[in-house]
Amino acid sequence: VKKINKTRYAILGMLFEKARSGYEIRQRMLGSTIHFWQESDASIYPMLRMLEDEGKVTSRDEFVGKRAKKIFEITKTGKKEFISWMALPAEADKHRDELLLKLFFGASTTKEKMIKQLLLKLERCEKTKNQLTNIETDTLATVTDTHPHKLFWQMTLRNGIIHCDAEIKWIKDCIEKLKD
Amino acid sequence: VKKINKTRYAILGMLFEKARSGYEIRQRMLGSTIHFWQESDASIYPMLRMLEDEGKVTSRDEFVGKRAKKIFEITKTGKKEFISWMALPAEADKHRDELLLKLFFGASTTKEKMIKQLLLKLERCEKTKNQLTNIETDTLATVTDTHPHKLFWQMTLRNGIIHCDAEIKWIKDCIEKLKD
DNA sequence: TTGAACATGTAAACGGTTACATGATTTA
DNA sequence: TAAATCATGTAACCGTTTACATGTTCAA
Repeated sequence: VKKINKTRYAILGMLFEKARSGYEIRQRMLGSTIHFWQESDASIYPMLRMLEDEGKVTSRDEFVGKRAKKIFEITKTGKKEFISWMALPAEADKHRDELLLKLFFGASTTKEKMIKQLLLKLERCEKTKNQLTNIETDTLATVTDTHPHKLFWQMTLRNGIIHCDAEIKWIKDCIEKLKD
Repeated sequence: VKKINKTRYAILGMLFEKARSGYEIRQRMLGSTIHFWQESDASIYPMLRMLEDEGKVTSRDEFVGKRAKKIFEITKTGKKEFISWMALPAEADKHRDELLLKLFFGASTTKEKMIKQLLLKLERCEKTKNQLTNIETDTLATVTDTHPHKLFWQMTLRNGIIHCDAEIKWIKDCIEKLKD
């Protein structure tokens, strides 16, 4: 079973929304899919070139003053490929969590050190939750309810928030159990 | 900032618990850390050899009948390296979730197709939750409460279960929202 | 006797990140 | 005038997975 490259679909999806430059794709990801998907420059630019070679996207230069932007637009075949991918069952993600690995081996060190690790994670979770909540109340609120994307954007945001909540509660519970 | 190889610490941690063969390390991971950490054969065996070359582990052959097993034991320097890693702040994991990516782009396809995706994920979550619950009630119940590892094993299991619960609830909520 | 589980490894391919390289424009 | 941001790309490296390769032992 050959593993399929998902970077291409993340990019095609972003271009399905609207025509964008590589830079804009990255910015958009940072401001919307950051908690479940992100791509680096070194993935985006070569993939855009590859997609263009395959005829899945076309590009044109746009100028803002002297500064050039290469705007990419998805083609008919690009849309077709994207839509077929959308219908494919999503692969289960086997993610790695270093905190849980350390906690699993927690007996090999002191409880104080484990509490420190948990507190660091707690801080991060609360920060992430705030970010997501801000996107929900600021960015998402400006989108009209009839906008077809809105419902879906809200659902992915909610997903991030509920997992943060669950994690925060779990961390506090763990810390209490370690303090006895 | 050079990325550090975590496979070595996952293995050292397993050997810190007790001396094991490569195969046993893998089996142990499948039965305990599967929901947050896993390694393939092609990572484990070469890493064991590397650790042996570095003097972090030693090996001896053990025979069960004619079948040989290569049992690895962690050394003093191996323990030292592991302990210092344990004290290092755990890196934040940027994981990817293909379902969320598809859902984010949900407006480009039909609601029915998105519901199908969600139902598949629901099935998987419930299966995972059952697995974890079984480990908790079967395997973990046989460990005495005074066992230093028990508390930590329980906490990592709980983490898996609460995230499954949150995800299941979220999926059902999403499906309802898509059915109108 | 056949298939599952036990047991250990290697080679090649792939995906992704880090670091490097360059230059324009805007803001403090 | 210096720093931050906009903007696009390449090269090298590393970690991980897939596929391959081999052989034993036990249970149905």
